[in-house]
Amino acid sequence: MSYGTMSVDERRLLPPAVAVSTVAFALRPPVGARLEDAASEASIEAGTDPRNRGTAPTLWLPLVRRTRPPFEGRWALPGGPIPWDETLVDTALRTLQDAVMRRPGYLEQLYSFGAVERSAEAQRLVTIAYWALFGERDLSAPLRPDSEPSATHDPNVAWFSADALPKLAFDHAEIVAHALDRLRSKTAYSTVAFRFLGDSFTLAQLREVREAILGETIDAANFRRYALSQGHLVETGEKTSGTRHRPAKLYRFRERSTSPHGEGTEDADANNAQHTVRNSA
Amino acid sequence: MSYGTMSVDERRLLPPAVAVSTVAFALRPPVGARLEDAASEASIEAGTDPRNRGTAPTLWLPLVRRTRPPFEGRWALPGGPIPWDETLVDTALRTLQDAVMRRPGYLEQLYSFGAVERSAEAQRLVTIAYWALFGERDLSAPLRPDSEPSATHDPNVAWFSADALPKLAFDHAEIVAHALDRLRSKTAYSTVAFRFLGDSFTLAQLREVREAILGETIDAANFRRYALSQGHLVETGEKTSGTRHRPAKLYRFRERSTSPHGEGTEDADANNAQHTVRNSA
DNA sequence: GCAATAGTGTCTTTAAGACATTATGCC
DNA sequence: GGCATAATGTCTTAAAGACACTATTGC
Repeated sequence: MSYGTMSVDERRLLPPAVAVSTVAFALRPPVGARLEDAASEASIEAGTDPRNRGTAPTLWLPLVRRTRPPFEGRWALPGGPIPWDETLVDTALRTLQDAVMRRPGYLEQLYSFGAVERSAEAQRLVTIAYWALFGERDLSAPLRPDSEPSATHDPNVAWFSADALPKLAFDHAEIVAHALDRLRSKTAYSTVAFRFLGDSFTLAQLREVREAILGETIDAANFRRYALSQGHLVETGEKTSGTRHRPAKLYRFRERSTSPHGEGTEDADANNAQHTVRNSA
Repeated sequence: MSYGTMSVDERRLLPPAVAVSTVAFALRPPVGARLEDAASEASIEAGTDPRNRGTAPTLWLPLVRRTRPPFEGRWALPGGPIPWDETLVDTALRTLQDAVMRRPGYLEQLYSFGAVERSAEAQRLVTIAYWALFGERDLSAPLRPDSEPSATHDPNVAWFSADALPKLAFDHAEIVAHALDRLRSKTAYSTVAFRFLGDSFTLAQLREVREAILGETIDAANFRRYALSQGHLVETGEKTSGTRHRPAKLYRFRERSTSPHGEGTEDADANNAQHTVRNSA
């Protein structure tokens, strides 16, 4: 029996198909991106928004509108089927990049979802979910810069605040919730927070990232003591200026090579195949 | 083109198939199970072994010998393809149960593996790995008790010490390493260790479980203080006897309903779809 | 000087490691 | 009584929260 000529009922009985979906976080949408507000269903455009300078209070993520059944018209996570010759990670990267024209700075597998009722109409779908992170430097320039930068948006790709998501296709709402949990728990023991920021940053910015992710305020003095003790920060020697208060030192992130003395605290799941994604450009 | 009449080359170009594999740990092999030693390739039988009383110093896990290509003859993790109408968890449980005739007390998704070179010969295979845990009470009686309990072993199923595994099929060695990591890191913040033990146990037994998993000794006094402070232990009122030293109090495990006062420390990934598996019998 | 944030110092609480001391059942 | 382990207590150190205080810029 041929794949193409099957009826819907026959499709249901096939072995499950596999696809990859990715929850990609950023502290702000990229300049020029299409924004959507789930409540009003109105779309605006990023760029002149004052939130783009400084740290946004919420996390943003890109979604893709489905153009065919099942769940036609609904918003869904970027993703797609796995070609026979492509790594899971590569499929995640490629589909995400096709949607938002940018490469994330970080990518990590999240969880696999495969409940039988995922898609009642069609062939059963097992989804391997990834989560990704766009840092400040990843958001700057689109990979394929349009000659008219603000005009030709794909109307089926938009950025949403994680606080106000629309009704999602499949069980993608569950996947997003899972990704948020993972992001929150990872900030406790890993260095993901750094990846949201640019090459240099102040301690206040780093603290604000943590506050945005955790959703609670942190004592600035204690945070400073903790952050500096971790050994990941190097002073650049420069300071901020133009503020109407005391200027702050700028720091750079450095992967700690070996701990000064003693065992050193390993990443709680260092073997979980995390990926730092770098542009080849 | 029909599924059944494809050549090997044609199979390679198909969308990946999905399967489930499970790493199942126990502190000792079940009585009557077939044991294998990877080094000597000799198989013995569990039962009279003194290790079966008291806590074993290493972890054990069941493997299944493959009876067809690819990797024919190699040992592999219990598992199999996912039927269209079965949950991922259920597939993991069913295939594990078919292999070892017992239900694990705990099951949790581990990670999904899908490198392109996983199986060079046949259709590409994406494996969703689970890890499971057999507690003392799960090891006692086989689900389908043979009339001749020690005779009819499936020769293609055996238990191995995690320290001395044979060469495994596919990338299953990597999966086992992953599962060991997860088990170790989970004992730090969750209550998995309890699940290796029976209904009641002494603090020394609980400590020995942690020592076996972590591979290092723990100060008995400090461990006692910590364990009791977690609020998961209830005295049964009974004591051990027959030892030639001071008898120890017996404790029972209790899921902490709410913390006595304050927020309470959540499980670091409470939403990771863990499963407590109980027999319906 | 004032506003506002950067950065420092100190006190307290809590958790954990090291280790000495007492308790108890069995021989 | 002596052995072996259970159970308790004490001292020390490290980390983290609370919070007062000082420093430095722009206005």
